[in-house]
Amino acid sequence: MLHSEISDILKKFDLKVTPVRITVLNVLVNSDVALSHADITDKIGDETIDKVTLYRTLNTFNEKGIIHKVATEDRNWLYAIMLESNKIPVSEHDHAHFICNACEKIFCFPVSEHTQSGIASIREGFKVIEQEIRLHGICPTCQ
Amino acid sequence: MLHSEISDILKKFDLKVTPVRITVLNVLVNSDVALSHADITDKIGDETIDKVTLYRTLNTFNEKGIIHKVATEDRNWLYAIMLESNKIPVSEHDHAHFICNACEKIFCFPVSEHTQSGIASIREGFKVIEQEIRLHGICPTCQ
DNA sequence: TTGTTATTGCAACTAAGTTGCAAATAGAGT
DNA sequence: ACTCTATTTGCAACTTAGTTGCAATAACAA
Repeated sequence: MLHSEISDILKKFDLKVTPVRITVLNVLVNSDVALSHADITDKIGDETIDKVTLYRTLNTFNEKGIIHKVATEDRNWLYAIMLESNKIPVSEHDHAHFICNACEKIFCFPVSEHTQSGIASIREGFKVIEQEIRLHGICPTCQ
Repeated sequence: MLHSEISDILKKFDLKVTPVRITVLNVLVNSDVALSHADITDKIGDETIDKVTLYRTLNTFNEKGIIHKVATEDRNWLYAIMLESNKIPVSEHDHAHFICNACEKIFCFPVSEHTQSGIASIREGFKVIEQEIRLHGICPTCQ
């Protein structure tokens, strides 16, 4: 993805275009799996962004709906961008996370309305507003 | 639930019957929602169990399959017992967690085979072994 | 009752993430 | 291009959940 396209995403979400944001968003856009704070720090490498700034940047992206946060089994946050096929981020409330038992990568994708309605009726008296489905297993690469 | 019944659960899972385990298991058995380490400490009150011992007790229960751990959105662990109608714990791999947006309590219950199969076929190439469904909404008490 | 092994409690530690604040900078207006 | 102001960044210190190591204690089998 071009530098100017990254900038466009930031502008689209009313965020100032800064080197830190460009760098971080670029890492997220070029990953098909959810990344931790440490993963992102590693991928950035030499450019070294302050850890607090990185946390704040990721939270800003999350609040704006550019990315979303997933809590892992071992209590870390993972961050992943939600892109449509046209590479524009979409905020997505109902989605599934697939966690690979082998490589521990987390993949995410939207869930069909059909599947949702089946789950939503799970219990009387519980009003479901939003949901997340976590699937544990083996991803195509690790099979 | 009787003291002797709590002991029976521990014996059933090859665990020595100790005062700490009786106390902790009793709290978990008498709660219909998942509890945090802090919740359990509060409920125990005067008996004051060391925090490390409580963590270790909960992890032991989890490893034995008496209870299961849920990671919350705010990065805390919650612990909940899985009981069948006859009040004997069952290890349960596929279950749903309902998180109330108002009182923030977490409820858990098993999911039917029917609903599972619908989700499992979500993507080609991903082999699903285990799953968890998280539902966010309003519980009956808070409506 | 004794002995062995698992359990408990304490103190110190680790690691993820947050807060407060001063310095730097994006971008709007001129 | 220059200036101004609000936002963003970086640093140091802090918070909090959970862990490690180790010595004291207790369960339960013989």
